[in-house]
Amino acid sequence: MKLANKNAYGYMPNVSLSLPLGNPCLPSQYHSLQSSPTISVSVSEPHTFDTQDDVRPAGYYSSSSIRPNGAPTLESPRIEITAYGQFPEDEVEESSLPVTKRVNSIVTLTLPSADGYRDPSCLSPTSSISSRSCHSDASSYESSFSYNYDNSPQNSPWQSPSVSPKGSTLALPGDGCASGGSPRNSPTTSPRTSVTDETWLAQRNSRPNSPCGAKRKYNFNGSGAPHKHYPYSPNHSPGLSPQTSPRLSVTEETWLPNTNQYTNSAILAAINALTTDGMADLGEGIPMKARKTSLEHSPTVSLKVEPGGEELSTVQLCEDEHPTNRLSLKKEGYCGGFLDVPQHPYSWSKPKQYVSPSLPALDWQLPSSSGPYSLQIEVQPKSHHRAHYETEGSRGAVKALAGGHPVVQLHGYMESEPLTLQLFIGTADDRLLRPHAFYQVHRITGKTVSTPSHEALHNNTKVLEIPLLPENNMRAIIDCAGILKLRNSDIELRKGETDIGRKNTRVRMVFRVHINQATGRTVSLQVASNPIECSQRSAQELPLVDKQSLETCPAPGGERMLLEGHNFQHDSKVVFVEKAQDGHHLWETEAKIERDASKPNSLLVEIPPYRNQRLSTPVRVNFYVCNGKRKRSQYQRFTYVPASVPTIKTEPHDDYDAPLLCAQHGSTLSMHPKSYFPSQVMTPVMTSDLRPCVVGGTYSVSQQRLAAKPSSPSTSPKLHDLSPSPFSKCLPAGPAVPHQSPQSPVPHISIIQETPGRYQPPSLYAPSSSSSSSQPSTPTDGPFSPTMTSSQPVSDNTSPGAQQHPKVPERERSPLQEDGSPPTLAVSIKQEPQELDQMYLDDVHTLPTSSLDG
DNA sequence: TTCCTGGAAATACGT
DNA sequence: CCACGTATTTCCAGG
Repeated sequence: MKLANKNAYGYMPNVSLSLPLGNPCLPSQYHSLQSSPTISVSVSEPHTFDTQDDVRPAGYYSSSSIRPNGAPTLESPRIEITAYGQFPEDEVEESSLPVTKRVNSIVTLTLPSADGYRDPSCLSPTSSISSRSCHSDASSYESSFSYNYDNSPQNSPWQSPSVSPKGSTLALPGDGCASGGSPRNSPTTSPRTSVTDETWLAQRNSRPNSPCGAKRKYNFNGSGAPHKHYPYSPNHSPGLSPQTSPRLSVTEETWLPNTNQYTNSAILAAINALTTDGMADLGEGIPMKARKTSLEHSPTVSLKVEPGGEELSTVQLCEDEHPTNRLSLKKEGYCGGFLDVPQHPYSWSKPKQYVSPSLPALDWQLPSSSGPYSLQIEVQPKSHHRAHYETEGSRGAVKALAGGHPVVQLHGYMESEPLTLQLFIGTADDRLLRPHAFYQVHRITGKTVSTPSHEALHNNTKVLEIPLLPENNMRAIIDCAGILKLRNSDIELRKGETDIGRKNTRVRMVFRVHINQATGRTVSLQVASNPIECSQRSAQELPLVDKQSLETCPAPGGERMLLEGHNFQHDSKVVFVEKAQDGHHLWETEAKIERDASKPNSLLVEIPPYRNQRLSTPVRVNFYVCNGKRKRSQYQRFTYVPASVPTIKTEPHDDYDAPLLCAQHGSTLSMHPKSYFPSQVMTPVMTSDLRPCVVGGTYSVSQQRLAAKPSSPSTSPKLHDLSPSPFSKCLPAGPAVPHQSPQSPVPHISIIQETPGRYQPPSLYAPSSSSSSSQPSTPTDGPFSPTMTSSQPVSDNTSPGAQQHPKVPERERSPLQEDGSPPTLAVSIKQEPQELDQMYLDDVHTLPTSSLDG
């Protein structure tokens, strides 16, 4: 099937397609589309996107020239894909929207080399909405979903969705989706058994014991990934064969094909590719393997590009062709593997409602607030949630710390139309926020679930869509989201996947909302939760700090800090460390713990004196709780300030800086240690604070920009606002002030991510590249737009260009900065060093760069 | 009966 | 190649 389909789609290469888009509801369309996709692609000049006002919309993403991806807008000849029939709105919005959206209406790509595109193989894989190909039905669904999202402009579709959200939406889609991915989906109880097994089995062993024999090395650095992928992998051509993993194979791929993923990512990738890699990649990117795989898959999965997906497909195609693209793409698309499961084909119809337009790729960083809007996590999820495997039954929905469930609310939205809140599982490492390759959101249904939801796939990433209703104050209780763990071996085998699953057990719930504005622009906001530890073992053994009563202290120390968290033991140690930008340890000391006052959930520690009592500027350090050799909490931030000087927290703009930077810059950065956990509260503050502080710092760029951009033209203001205010606050107040709650979200994100960047040295990234590529692209952890950000560090660090592409660092930055004057602020977002880093480092050591080790 | 869990045995993986 | 320690996955059993 698939193959055939592909062939059919093969045209893709040609690029010219005319799509009947138009409908938000893709479902039906899809089919139709597939059969007769019509996408017209024209080669046009750059302006295409721009032309529209929408372009500006890109707002978040970009400043004018830069794209969301970070990739600069293409100037050179582009290939534009215009979907006809789509919603005008969409287009507009899209234009405004990041690339992805555009995709819907129009996609312009620069062609590095025509060839690249052309590769059918490439195309198919990615685009392939293969699902169809495979399962015409099921796949169609998924694909449709994806398409819907991607393609259809959110706006129109969604809103309507609101109406139906509950009922219909869930019903079909949900099941399908969920099931698809997970066993459930499959009719058969056990997911695997179903399609996957067969496929894989045939292909592989169901479980490859260890997929690659050689395994990977954990280090994200790239350690493992590379090997795995082998030839093809190099490129990561994610897109190619998401299928890589046997299991995933059909279903996934099919899904994968989701145009969506591709679209966004693809586009980005394409852009990137174009800009940077271009041809070369293509050649390589497409690597033999990839193709082969793709082929393989294709057969099964089929890459086809669906009509509906076409845009996407096109994009995808590009990606495929371009190695670089792939990289970026891979995550999304490829990931798909998990994605899963095609659901019932037919159910789609329902899904339609939800249709989401093409939105910014999931690995794009978006701000949490823009203009009047602010997306906030009112109630954070618990720091631990044991994810379930496909072989297991659901382990329930993620819960809140105090019982109940996480709550997300959109503030500042006065319209009467309901919106759709998107939820996906993102990474929680230092790098930019991106969909987590080893975890997928899992839709929970049942009598205990009060919130309707619907599953959709975006670039291989399951996205749970939840209605945000005005009658509920645009507030949603997230009691319908569980977390599915994918086997490391399956994911690591993916062609494009560079990340390793081992010890990569921390995730974040990422929420997004897309608000259509009268102007036609769509404002996309994103907020990430505090990190959630998903492994049984880690949850039982690793200490975890949820809150800390102090974030700063004068150099002499002596003050007491109460840590609240989990798995604290009587012999737990609290170690303060200071690392140089390069990760080398500059200082390390164990703090005194008041055992009598310590409990399993709390530790009372005495802040140790800083090594240098003559501080002229605040110095950021980290501390962690240690239960033993490999049982350490994530790094928590702490800032030592000059005796009389109030500390200002800022994020380390770049991760790099950390203390040093701070000092250097003068700004201090205090980090907010808690950031992670406390996230909500803290973050906001932090961020704001940070930014101000940061301003001078490098960081600023990323976030700020992001913020600014992201907010996008229209919204951007807010962002800016934020930044500014922060400053003021920061400076004056000193500590963080939580104010700007709305904004805070962003901060959150940033905060969380903080570590990553810096900790991971570039080298690291590189290794991780694949992942990174995928991730990396994400340039920004941050909330913001793709723009970038932080990425600098990241990008730089990261290795491979692939990822970087998306980032589009330079331009963006500049633009960003430009955009928001404030941007200069640099709010950088730090990524936290999440434990992962540490863990890896520790474990791995190997990583040369391990920043930590230093 | 299905869904949730908590536990823990099997496996894998790395050294 | 084996032993060991740790991490990941699969199973089991109870509510």
